[in-house]
Amino acid sequence: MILARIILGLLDLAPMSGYDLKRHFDTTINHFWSADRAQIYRTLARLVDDGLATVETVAGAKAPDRHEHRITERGRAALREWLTSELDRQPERDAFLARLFFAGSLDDAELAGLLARHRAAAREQLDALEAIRASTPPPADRRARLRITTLNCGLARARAELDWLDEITEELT
Amino acid sequence: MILARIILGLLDLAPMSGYDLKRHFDTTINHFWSADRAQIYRTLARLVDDGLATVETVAGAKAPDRHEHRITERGRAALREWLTSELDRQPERDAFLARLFFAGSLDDAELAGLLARHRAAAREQLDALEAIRASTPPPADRRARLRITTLNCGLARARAELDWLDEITEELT
DNA sequence: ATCTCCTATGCGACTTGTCTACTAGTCTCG
DNA sequence: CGAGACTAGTAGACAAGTCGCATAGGAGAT
Repeated sequence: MILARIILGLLDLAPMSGYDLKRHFDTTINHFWSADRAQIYRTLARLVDDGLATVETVAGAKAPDRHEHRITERGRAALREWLTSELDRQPERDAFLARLFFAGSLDDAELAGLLARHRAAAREQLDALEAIRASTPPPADRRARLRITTLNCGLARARAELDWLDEITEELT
Repeated sequence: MILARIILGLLDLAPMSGYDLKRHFDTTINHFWSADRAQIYRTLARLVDDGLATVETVAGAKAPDRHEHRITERGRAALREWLTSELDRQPERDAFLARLFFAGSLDDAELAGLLARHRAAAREQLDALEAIRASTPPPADRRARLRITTLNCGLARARAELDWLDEITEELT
């Protein structure tokens, strides 16, 4: 459901093939959503079925043919409707917290290792986001500002995570 | 996969029926994982199939029969193995950030509404967590300390979320 | 000439997660 | 006495997400 909306949002920025979409999911969009290739192609087919997008086969000059997808008026309406619809709270799901919750049977060294490994991953995540932001030009229009805003959210979360980790690593000596 | 481990973790604390597990997923565990009844019962069946847990039908004195599940030695080994295994970074998935990212076509009032509604939800979340922590006795042993630690993580995240929201609400006047 | 990598699309099988509805007993309140 | 809430489990359909495999053209390297 949400994936379909996100794809509509991306198609609203520019016409794209499934491959282009996959690249967005792996880069620009990555800090708040990701998707598998198979899933993207299936969703695209459904969007076309539902009349929210159209396909056009573009013969590739120096590459295989692309199926370029374009958002339709109905697609734009659906996107708008999603943006203004009620927020559905999504359930929290955190595999690391799950481990930590049940880590009572680990000894001190094992627990410290668990925390250290998670900290390294969190640090990496933060660095990656900072790198992206550093290479992003200052926002020109509103869309660009919103894009940076979502990045900043990722940054804020990553920093909070690191702070919390430092705090509890001390606490659980 | 992770759900199975979490259920093992819960069974390691005490023998339980599917119903008991469901209550945990809706309360104690809720801030980092949730699960549907059907999913819980299916997973329990698989755990028994795999020899990681056993079932025993307990005739209900003043209620329907319960199927009490008990973790086995192999189950405990599997749980331990999970706790010490490599962390697999789980993909970020945030429907709110997705909306925000594509909210360029909304007008100022609509955008403000979107932010305000999310802020209210985040506030509610924070209040709920604080209520739980307030009603939790100070930790006696290590297990209890870890449980509170995961709660604190939820709290830290919720606070970071609110701070970020306040910041950007000003910014995106 | 072959090998490997990159672009590009798709299928099929599978797992996970959600939703609805049904059965069935107990307890409480009005 | 009946309505509704709580306990307890089951069945079936379906949506979402993952993994592996196949195909196919072009580019560059060995």
